[in-house]
Amino acid sequence: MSETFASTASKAKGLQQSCMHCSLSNLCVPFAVSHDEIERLEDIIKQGKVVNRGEHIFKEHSTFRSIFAVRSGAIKTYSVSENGEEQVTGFYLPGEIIGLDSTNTDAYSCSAKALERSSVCEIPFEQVEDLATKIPTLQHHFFQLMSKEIQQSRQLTMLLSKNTAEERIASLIVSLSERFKKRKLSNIQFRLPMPRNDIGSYLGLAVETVSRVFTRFQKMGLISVQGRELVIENMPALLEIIKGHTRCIKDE
Amino acid sequence: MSETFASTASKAKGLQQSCMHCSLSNLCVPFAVSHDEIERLEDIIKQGKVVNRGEHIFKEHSTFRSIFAVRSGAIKTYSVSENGEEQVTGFYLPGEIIGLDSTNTDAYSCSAKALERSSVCEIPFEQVEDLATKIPTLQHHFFQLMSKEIQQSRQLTMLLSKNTAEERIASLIVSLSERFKKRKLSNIQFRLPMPRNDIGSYLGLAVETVSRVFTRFQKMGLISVQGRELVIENMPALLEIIKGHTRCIKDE
DNA sequence: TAATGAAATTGAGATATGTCAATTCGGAAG
DNA sequence: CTTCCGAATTGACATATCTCAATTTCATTA
Repeated sequence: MSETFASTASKAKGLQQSCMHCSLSNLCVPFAVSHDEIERLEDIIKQGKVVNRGEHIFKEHSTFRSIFAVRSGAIKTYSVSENGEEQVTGFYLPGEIIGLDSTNTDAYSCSAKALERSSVCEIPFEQVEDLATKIPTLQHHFFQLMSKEIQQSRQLTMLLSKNTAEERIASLIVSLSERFKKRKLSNIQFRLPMPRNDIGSYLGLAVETVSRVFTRFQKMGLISVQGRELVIENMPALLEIIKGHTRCIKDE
Repeated sequence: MSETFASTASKAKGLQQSCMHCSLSNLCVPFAVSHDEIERLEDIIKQGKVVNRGEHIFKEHSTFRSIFAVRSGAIKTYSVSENGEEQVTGFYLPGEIIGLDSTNTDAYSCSAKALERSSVCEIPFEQVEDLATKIPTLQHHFFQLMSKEIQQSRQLTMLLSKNTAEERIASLIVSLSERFKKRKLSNIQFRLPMPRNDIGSYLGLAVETVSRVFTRFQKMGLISVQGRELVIENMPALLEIIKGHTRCIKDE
């Protein structure tokens, strides 16, 4: 029951799974790190922890120790404002890393919750810093990851500050599509990992608006949606909608 | 003419100015770095370059090499979308660092332009990376800087996605106030370094809306504005407006 | 299979903000 | 000091999106 396909597969090499054999390693611990170095990384990474839908990986204000790499499933991050409103700040798919925004504090600056049954690798950040001074490519990699995160957040900001509901939603759909593609999944047919609610919160729209845009897109023949199943029927037209605008949400 | 007060002051110790004696060093190269280490930093930093109002520090898409610390004045960063619209992504005051979002690419992901006569210190990023592997506190510092940048960008995103024009503008005013205070300047009376135009672009509002909110705030007795001169007349009320909302834009 | 509650959709009406247009203000240059 | 041009303000109107409310659909549990 607590066995994922991933942890099952790893049984052959002991309880620890290998980043080296993880299909996502090129996304989360990429290229320029040598085998030898990956082994040292593996020493500090706690791999393949499973979280069920709705469970937290970490909570806002709790003590910050680790960042997490998503191995399977989907995670959302969010903050809660004083009035109790939840605000979604990001969606994370396999190969992506959560918690980089908290490394400058003693506490997590947002909460992370599983949108579906997921598995994550825990990476204690202090040990990353130690290791990074010894492995320059690792240091470089983390600078890159963080820089990318800044850029993506900037792009989201730009998307929210100038674009219409249609543009925002088209942008999210295309972003998801590209990210699925990168993971060797279909980029024209996939399941939305998050409820409309969260889409609205993330894009700064009311749920009703999200819903209306989805049906409008469907009537226009751009997509087909039934619940969370989505098929992109006319990618060029979708791209046309976001053309000239802040293109991508998280397109790495 | 190309002499700033700062570069004049530094003449005593040669052409190079000293980070050690810079009043901003605790902001841009802080605390935990020892004197010895600061000296090594100074070797790679080109200090006190002057840029006049309207001049660029770097342009979007040009080759990325350095990040920059603002020493005096004020800088804005912006991107230009396909349709030629300029979108402001940030305002930077003395002690703050520009370009961290570009360290994952070969090109700057935005442009940086001086809002007024400013002076900046150029920090070649490759050399920072080299040095950071040798000075763990420096590495740590840069991780912190970048993480903070992510967080601030997130907060801006949240501000734009849920808050009204009044809340956004109150937030910006308070943010500027706090940042001036940190630099030992008055936090209740200061000059806005940017035109209304840029405020609107940054906050995702039409110029007209910015203008209207300013006059509304003035009528409510929250502030006095004449052109760019601003006096905060009722700080508690301003704070009340942004209470319960994503508080701060860049409050380090 | 039925029952229950949450999520999603759809409609109607309200509103904050954008757009367009007309002044007014303010600082730079002569 | 006057002229001039861009910046800022103000007004009137248009509209995208929100809010509130009513169903409908879907998924989970009994």
